[in-house]
Amino acid sequence: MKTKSTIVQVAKRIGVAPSTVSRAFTDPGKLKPETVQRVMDAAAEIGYVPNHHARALITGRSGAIGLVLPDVANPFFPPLIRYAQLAAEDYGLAVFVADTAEDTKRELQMIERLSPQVEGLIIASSRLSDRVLQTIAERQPTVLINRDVAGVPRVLISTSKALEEGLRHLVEAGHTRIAYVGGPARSWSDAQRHGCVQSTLERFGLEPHFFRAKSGNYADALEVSGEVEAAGATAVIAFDDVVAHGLMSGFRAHGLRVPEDINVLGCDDTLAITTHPPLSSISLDLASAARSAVTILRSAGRPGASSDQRFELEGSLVLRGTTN
Amino acid sequence: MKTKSTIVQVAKRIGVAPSTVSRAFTDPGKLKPETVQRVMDAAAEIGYVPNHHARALITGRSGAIGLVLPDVANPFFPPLIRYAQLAAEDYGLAVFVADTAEDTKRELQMIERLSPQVEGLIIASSRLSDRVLQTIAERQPTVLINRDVAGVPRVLISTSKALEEGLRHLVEAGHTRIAYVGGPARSWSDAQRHGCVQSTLERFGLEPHFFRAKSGNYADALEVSGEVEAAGATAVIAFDDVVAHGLMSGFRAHGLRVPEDINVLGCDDTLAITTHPPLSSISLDLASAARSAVTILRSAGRPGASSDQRFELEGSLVLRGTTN
DNA sequence: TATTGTCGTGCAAACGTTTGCATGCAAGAG
DNA sequence: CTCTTGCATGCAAACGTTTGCACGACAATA
Repeated sequence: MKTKSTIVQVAKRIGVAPSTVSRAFTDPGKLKPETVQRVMDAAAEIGYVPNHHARALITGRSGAIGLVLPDVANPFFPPLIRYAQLAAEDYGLAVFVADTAEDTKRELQMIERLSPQVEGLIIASSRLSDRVLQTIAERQPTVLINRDVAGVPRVLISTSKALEEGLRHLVEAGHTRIAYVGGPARSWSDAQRHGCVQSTLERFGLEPHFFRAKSGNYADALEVSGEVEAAGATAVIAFDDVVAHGLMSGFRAHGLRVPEDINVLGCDDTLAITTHPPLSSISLDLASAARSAVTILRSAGRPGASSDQRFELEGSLVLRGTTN
Repeated sequence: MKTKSTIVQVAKRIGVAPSTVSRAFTDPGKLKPETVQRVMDAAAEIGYVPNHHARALITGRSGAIGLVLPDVANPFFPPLIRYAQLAAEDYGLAVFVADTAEDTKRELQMIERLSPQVEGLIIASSRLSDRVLQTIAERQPTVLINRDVAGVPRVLISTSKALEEGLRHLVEAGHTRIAYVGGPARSWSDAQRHGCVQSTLERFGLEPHFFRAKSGNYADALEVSGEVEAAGATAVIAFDDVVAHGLMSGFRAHGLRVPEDINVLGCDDTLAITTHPPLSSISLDLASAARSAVTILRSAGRPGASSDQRFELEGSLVLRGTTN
């Protein structure tokens, strides 16, 4: 592990000022092409690589962003991590990932810890209050994912249109007792989906039946399946695919067949074809969402950036084997 | 977004030298308790928070580690991320996550990009060659997870004992045609499991049947299930739970019942009870693994650190509904 | 030929810390 | 009463960059 080489060593080597070496890396257009080449060669020879921290210290830009999310293990998030990282790469940014374990206290703590060492924060599915989020956003560039807070840039992955379409499909197929099984109480997505089911069903003159899988995990959904069944629902919309999966297992355990006895529509399309039968769901363009978030983050803090950007994109209905 | 406050502003405020403020934060024992208190109060008042980069510049420690892994979306890794982050937190370290998308080129690239800005690297399930990994480890503190390269610190999550136990169980239940369906070709875990199945079965005087799900994902496993069936296997060991899941779906599609017609044993226990029937698998202590990795990383680079640490921990067999 | 402009490069002052050394002071030892 | 010791703090030099300003050379214009 030999000692790191610096910009002045490179400079000495070819008899040039340190500032010239610096410029060769940060703004080559200012230099004679030949000089740039000489610098690059020398740098390569002695294995010079710019010191991130020195650079960050003087420019005030850390070259990193933070991605905070409630639960890495929830299949919704890993793709988000991947795409966010991919997008960040294009801007030369690295990504800190912080798992808050669905804990508000911890979320705040992680944000405060990350805050000073990143250029911006992407906060996905935050459980924090609007006020707190606004305060955070005032302090540094922030973009929210799936959380709609006025005045702070956000990208929302809406499922309203697709959900409406799915509901219409169910109603047309003759279903009249339709249930919605919600997820985490503080989740924006859950509120949105809940509201959509309610208003759409009312429009059809149907009364919605609401249930909730407290933590939105498989076990909770499994448990609540009995109630759904007891309510006599013939179709159920699940907060997300993992809830849908749990419900299906519960139904099967009780001898109900999907889709013959009860239809199931998931959301987020994280499980795709891995259930039996393959789960009908609502597919999300996470790649776009992540890319937008990073882009917005980049432009935030810049002069003339609107602080009230709201980027909404729609999921699309994918009918597979759990609906008829 | 008011301007950040610095150490000298805090110092001025209470008429003390900047170095004193610095010490209050880094080495309070050196100061009179009363002074420390005054510094802390003043810091809190003007909202001072130490600048990470300035600190990193002079100490040479960046306060971050990198975690590189082949695929965030593989359910094996999210828990690893969470636990690694938890362990890192205890040392005041933040975690960069890098997804290599199972691509060797990209893995190397990510490592080189991350390398200058972290204190150490945790590389999980690397697809790089031994030689390359050794070179990397020479340049900076590195610990490998599930990769056994001499001379570089590593934590191995072995499944040999549990696998042997599982095989014995199957054999005692009367199975004679037992198959192993492997995963990614360059994976250490796969090689280890393959070898274990081979030697154990030979010991029992049985001939193993080998197959492979190329990328180790659900779709590949689904596809290979036909071959396994055609070979007349009555029990199959899968590289991991997602392969097991794919196989089960394939079997079911062909009218085979699990476990009546064919037994299935997964590995890594990432799917737990979410399959039907609940998957027998081998459970891993990822929390310990992550914690060890971080701890080893911390001690590496320190004087007197052995460069050949090899930390091995065993998985444990969990019999559920897919074996009899 | 004198004047202005452009281009390529160097100089030196930051950026916000940490840390070895020096200093002053009070208390204990002789 | 002097001398030593140790503690609490201050001073100033780093750490490795970036960047505004200045400078000289040369070309273009007048």
